[in-house]
Amino acid sequence: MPELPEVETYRRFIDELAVGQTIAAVQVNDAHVLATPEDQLRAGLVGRTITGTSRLGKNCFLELDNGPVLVLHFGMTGDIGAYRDEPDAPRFTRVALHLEDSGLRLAFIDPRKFGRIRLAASAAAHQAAKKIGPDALQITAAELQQKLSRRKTLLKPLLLDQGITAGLGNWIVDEVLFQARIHPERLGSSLIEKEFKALHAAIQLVLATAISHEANYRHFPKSFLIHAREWDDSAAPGSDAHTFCPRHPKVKIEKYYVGGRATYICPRCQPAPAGT
DNA sequence: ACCCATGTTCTTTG
DNA sequence: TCAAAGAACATGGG
Repeated sequence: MPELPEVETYRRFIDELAVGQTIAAVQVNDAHVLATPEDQLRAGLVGRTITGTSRLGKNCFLELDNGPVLVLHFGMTGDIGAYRDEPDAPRFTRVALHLEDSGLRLAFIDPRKFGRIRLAASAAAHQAAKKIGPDALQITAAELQQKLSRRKTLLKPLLLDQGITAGLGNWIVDEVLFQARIHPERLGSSLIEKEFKALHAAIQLVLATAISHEANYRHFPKSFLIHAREWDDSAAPGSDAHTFCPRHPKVKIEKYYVGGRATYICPRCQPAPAGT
C-alpha cells in the first residue's frame, strides 16, 4: 500500500499521536529494518522530543528537537500503528517508539521487511543522498515536461522513478495513465505539450482523490481503473463488470507487464504507440 | 504447492 | 552511457 497517499495518511496519524511527545525508549524487535545501527538510532532518539512531521514522496520524516530527522520508508508492506501494552502490539511490529507522555507505543509494522528506518541530518540531506526528485504533489507541469521530454524510455518506468518525481507507485501510475488516456509504453520524448498537461492534471487528481479517501481504494470513484485491478481475482465467478473499462462497458481491461511490473490499461482509452 | 505482490537497488545484456 | 530486463531482498496470502 505505501505509495504517496498511504504515506501521507500515516504522516497525519503520527502527527496527531506523536508531535510534542518525548521518546522514552526505542524497542527493536527486528534489526533488519534498521538502516542506521541500533545503538546510533537509540542514542539519537531517546530523550528527544518529536517537534513535527513532513513527507517527501514515500518518505515520512519525524523532526526532532535537536536537529536531525527520523526517516521512515515503508517498502512494499509497511504500516504504522499504535498500542499501549505489549500483548496488543500489532502483528509484524518491527520497531516501536515508546512515547513518554502518553505512554503509547508507535509501531513500525512491516511483514515483508522491505521498509527502512534511519536517522538523517535533515529531510533535505536525505533527499540529496537518495537523489529523490520533487514530490509528485509539488512538481509543476513544466517541470514534469522538462524532466520527461528528453527521455527515450517507456513512460511507466519513468513515472515510477523517484528521482524524476517522488511518490508514484505501481497502482497509481496505472491510474494516472488511464485518467490521462496515455499508454504506458509511450516514450517520454513522444508526448506532446497537451499530453504533459493531461499527465500532470491526472497526477494531481489521482493523488488528491486517494488522500481524501485516506488511500482506501474501495471508496474511490467508479471512474477509476483501480477497481479493475483490485477486484480482478477476488470477484465471484460470473460478476465481472469491474473488469471492464469505466468509460467503455464493453471493453475489457488488459493486464500485462511493463518493466517487470503488472500493468493494467484500457486498450480503447490508451492506444498503443505505433510499432508495438 | 505454486504464484503473485504496493518498492528499491543492483546486475546483466543489448 | 543509456535503455531494458531480470534478479534479489523476505515473507504473507490467495
